[in-house]
Amino acid sequence: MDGSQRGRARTTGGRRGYHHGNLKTALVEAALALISEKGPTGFTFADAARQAGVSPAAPYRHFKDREQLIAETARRGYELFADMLEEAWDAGRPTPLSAFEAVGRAFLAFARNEPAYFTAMFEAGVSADSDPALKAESDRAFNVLYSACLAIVDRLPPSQRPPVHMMAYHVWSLAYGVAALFTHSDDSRQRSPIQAEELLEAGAAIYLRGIGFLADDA
Amino acid sequence: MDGSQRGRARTTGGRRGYHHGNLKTALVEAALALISEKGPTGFTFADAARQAGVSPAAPYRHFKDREQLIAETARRGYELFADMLEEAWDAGRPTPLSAFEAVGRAFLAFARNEPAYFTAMFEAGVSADSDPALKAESDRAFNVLYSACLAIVDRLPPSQRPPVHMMAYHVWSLAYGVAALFTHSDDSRQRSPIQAEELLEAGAAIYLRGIGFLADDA
DNA sequence: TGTACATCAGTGAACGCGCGTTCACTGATGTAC
DNA sequence: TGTACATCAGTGAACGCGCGTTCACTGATGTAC
Repeated sequence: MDGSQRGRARTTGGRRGYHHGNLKTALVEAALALISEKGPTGFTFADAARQAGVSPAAPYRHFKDREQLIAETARRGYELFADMLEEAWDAGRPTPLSAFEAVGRAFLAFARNEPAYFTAMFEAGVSADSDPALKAESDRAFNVLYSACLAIVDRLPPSQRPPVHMMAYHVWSLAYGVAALFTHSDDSRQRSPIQAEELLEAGAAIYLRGIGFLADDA
Repeated sequence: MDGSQRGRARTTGGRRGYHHGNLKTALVEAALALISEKGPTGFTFADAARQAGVSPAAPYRHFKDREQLIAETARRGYELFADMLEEAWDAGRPTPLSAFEAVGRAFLAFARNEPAYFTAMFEAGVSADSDPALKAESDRAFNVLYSACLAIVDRLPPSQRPPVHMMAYHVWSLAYGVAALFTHSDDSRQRSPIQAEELLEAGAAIYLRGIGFLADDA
């Protein structure tokens, strides 16, 4: 409206003038928005720059290429994921079993509420090994599951304890499988929004009964 | 070598002359090869044409776009997948339990031996609902798991039978989770080639004990 | 058995477009004194 | 408190490239008679 105001706004759109100030984060957010919109395949480096309101050359100050932008997005996703799992686990309070179940719900909540992060982490073809920082966050998330399994196993008589690593892999696989298959809203097998949670909780209960943790009456 | 032989070979590379004769299949095979080589993102429609030894306009005779080529690839993948699961299930012979376990091994064998199909089916962003033929094959694969679960459940006393659909979803999720997480050879958590199979078999055993199918001594 | 003709399944040239990337540049920021 | 200067983080123009897609075409195939 005001003719004296130049095309490059000073404070609109998160810009603070010539320098963006927070471009790295803005590019990650752009990547998330574009993943939501068109899937992990459906955006380009130039797209992300455009969405962040910046020239196509600007991203090169922060990322070598598109791959690295997605890796950073995945890294932040794992960071948030690990935080949410840790919060749900809450050091096993009030009881290992209830905390264990809370972790399962948090796993699905993340997949449901942050589908773009979930996609970047698991479905965008980034290998966790490609970046140590990414691997570290991925490991931190996995370790929450490991701790939860350890606390459960510790309640069992020593003679019937399954290997904790194996159990953690089982739980991770089941939770991931349920999340990937029943949490994406465009899947016809998903009926109601609650189904995935019920499915995982029932599966976990059966599994725990299988290792002798839960009583046989249910 | 022979000067009279034109650049367009008559019988080399599967070509039979001016007409390819089997271009649709050749394009699917090209897609699989390119998926193996560069991942589901890393190839283009033109790439597939080139790999099939055909002009860039030729694929349009068979597919509307790249998306449709991938969908057809996924469809053939599910077709093969369903065949393999059915063969492994073998109508529940010799026993439901052994056939059930064979289905699990077949699931992982497919993921391991046909990673390109697996990727096209589960990790290329194709929704099963997009194409009825694709959905049909996907359902056929799922129904093998369903049948296997039904046969197991039938051996239980009526009072302790879990819902078969739920059980089938559990098995599908666990098998898919193990396959996706521990079957791709570029994953650091995968130690030996046998690990995924052991992991799934142990998980299935614990699950079956959880529903009361297997004895508690193990 | 031959022939004419319709249809099918390719060619290859052409186009516009947007992407990735580079480059010399410049405005903004931080800091030594 | 000011000033000079180095560094940082952007710009925007430019480029070559390959992709998707269209088009009139043509060689091969199938079939009616």
